[in-house]
Amino acid sequence: MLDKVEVFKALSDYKRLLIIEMLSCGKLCACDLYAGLNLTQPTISHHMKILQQAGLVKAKKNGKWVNYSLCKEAFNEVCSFIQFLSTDKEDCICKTIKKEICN
Amino acid sequence: MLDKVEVFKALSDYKRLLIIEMLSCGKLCACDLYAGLNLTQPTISHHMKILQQAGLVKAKKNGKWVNYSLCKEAFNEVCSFIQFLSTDKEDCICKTIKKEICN
DNA sequence: TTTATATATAGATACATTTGAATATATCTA
DNA sequence: TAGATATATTCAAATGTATCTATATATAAA
Repeated sequence: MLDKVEVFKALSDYKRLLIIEMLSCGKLCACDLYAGLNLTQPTISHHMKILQQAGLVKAKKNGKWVNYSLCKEAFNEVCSFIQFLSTDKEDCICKTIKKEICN
Repeated sequence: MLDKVEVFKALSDYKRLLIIEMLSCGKLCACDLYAGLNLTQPTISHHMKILQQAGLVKAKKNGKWVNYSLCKEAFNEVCSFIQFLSTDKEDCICKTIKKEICN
C-alpha cells in the first residue's frame, strides 16, 4: 500500500508532473528527460528517486542506462484513495467526532 | 481549473488528509476539527486556508462560526487529471521528445 | 587498461512549509 | 456597552525541499 502523503509530495512539483507525463507512453532513460526539462543531471536524478520512493515510477537498469516507467497500478490506487477520502462513509471519523461533540 | 501542483501540495500533509476525511460526510466548523486533531487553533486556520486556496474546501460564514465543506467536483477533477496524466495520449509531450531524440 | 558516458551521491544555498505564541477581528450574549 | 467566543493574521523558529557544483560509481568502447 502506498504512503499517500509521500505520493502527494511526489506529485506536488511541476517538473515531476512533466516527468510523469513524459513516461506515460513508455519507457525513457534519464538522459532522454533532459530534452524536455531545463534541469541538471543531478536534479533529475533526485526527482527520479522521489518518484520511485513514492512508488509511482519503477527503474530498470539496462547496462549504462536506467529505464524508467510508470507504475500504472499506483496511479489507480491514488485515484481510488481520493474518491474514498472525499466520499461519505458509514464508519467515517467525522461521525465519531460529531458524536463526541454532541455528547 | 485547479492548479494541480497547488492541489497536490494541499494534499501532501497528513493532518490535512484527516481534515478532508472529517469533512467527507458533511459540514464542520473549525472548532469541531479540534476534537480530532492535536493542533492549535491558528494551525488549523492555516491548514483550512491552504485547502481553500487549492480549491478543495469551501467556507461559508455563519455568524460567529465558519462552516467548511468539501468541493466534491474538485476531487473528481483531481482523479481525472491523475488518470489523464498517467495514460498514453496521442499528443503526449513524450512523443515530441522521442522524435527530437531520434532526429 | 584508458577514456568516455550514464547515473548517483555529497555538500551547500536559497527558499518554502509547519507550527505555535501573541494578537487582532468579528460576532454573539448579558 | 462589556465580556466571551470563533476565527484570522503576524511573527519567529525549526524543519524540509529544489537546485546547483563537485565528485563518485558503474558500464561501455577504444
